[in-house]
Amino acid sequence: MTASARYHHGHLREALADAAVEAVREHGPDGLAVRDLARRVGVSHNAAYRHFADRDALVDVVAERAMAGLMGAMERRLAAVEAAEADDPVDPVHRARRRLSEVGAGYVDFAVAEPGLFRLLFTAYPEVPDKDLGKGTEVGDPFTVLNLALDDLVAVGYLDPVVREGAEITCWSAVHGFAVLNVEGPLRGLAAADREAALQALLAHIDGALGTRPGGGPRRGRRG
Amino acid sequence: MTASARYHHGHLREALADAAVEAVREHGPDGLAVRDLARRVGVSHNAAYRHFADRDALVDVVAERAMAGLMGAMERRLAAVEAAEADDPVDPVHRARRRLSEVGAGYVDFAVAEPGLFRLLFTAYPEVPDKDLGKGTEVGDPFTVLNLALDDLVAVGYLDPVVREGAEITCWSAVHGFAVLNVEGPLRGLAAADREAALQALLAHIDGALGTRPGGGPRRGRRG
DNA sequence: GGCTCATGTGGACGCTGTCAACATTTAGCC
DNA sequence: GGCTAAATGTTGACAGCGTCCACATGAGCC
Repeated sequence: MTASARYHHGHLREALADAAVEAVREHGPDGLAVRDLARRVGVSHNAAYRHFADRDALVDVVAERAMAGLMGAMERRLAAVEAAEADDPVDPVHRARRRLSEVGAGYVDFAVAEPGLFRLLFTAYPEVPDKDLGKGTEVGDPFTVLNLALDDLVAVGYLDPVVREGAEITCWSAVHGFAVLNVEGPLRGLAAADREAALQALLAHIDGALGTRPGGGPRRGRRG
Repeated sequence: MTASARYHHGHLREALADAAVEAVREHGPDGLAVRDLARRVGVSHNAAYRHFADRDALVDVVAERAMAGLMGAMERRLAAVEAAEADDPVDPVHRARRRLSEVGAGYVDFAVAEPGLFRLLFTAYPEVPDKDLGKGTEVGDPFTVLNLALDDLVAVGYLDPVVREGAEITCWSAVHGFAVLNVEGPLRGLAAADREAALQALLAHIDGALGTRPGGGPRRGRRG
């Protein structure tokens, strides 16, 4: 290091990426300004353009980190239940239901903890192709995690295969909508306790929507 | 009109508002540039500042119109079923379930038809206070419409009062999340038919989540 | 007719992203 | 070790943005 303190920076690319993440965390997606990053890192404006094609390239890098953070939050939740279940095992159905809830809760965890990164992520999220997810992303795909949880619910017999159709979109929509409404929508400013209660209610509703009823076969009566 | 073709515009405020709406429709929230509006209307930059305190004030006006559009889309849906039911009446439960679905579908209708306005609306949406909604907004509040539909479901005996708790947030989250994912999220670019199918599945899931089961009393086993 | 106030204009400042030209430092090669 | 080429950082410029200020113009009122 210290090889020529000025001029050649050495780790400019990483430094810029770090600064970009910090800027977005502090001031949201619009807080990412190339010139400002250069200023923070102590380098001239335009230096960034030796490492990133344009602002969008910087956004992509931040989005990648945000995606990793989102995945981390979800996996942390899953790992926690896994650890808890090691002590006293529960029946597979309960376990599968629980895991789906935790996936959703982890998603919201991240959104609330890192609103800036979360918002940026969904202005730069890759389009999800018809079925083949999780192919490119090194870090894993939340959508894939969700699908696995749902498949599990089918496997243990809790979720009717007919109801399974489209359930991934329903679950994602519900949890994502909840996150968005709480982060940048009309539900922002909700007290933490109220938010938690509302989230638990939402997860219970989803659980109820997917659960097989003792009463009758798969109902899917959509309209008249 | 034509009173002094140049200089005094006469309807500058309305003209700017109209141009702002058009700009957002065409290029999204970021497409709203004060200077650009002035140019479009044929007036000098800065003229807008005689009628709007700042850019945000212009955003608020567009948000108001967007809200009206959203409400319109929902009410149009409701009016349509109302008309259809005039010919052959259905039982109250079916009717109430149908109305909830239409509310959600109208919401998505607007989001898909006017992505720019929809996106802007939810960066400037008023915070929803604990319970007393629909007080200020002249045009009505989507949240209130949703709550009425849910109360109706309780009244006709389809929705258990216990499950009713938090249902407004669950429904709003699900539909809003679906809209967001389709408008600016990873589900953008979904074919119209696929989107419609996914939406119907989502509405069916919600209907299933809220519906009373013949099997047992209100289950709300959330965890543990 | 003259005064006042609302409304529109022109110029400026600082911010942004991006391009082009220039400087310097590092690395490769003899 | 020294020369050259590529990588990296700097400076300057341009256009666009929001916003403030001073000024010009027009409309309405007395």
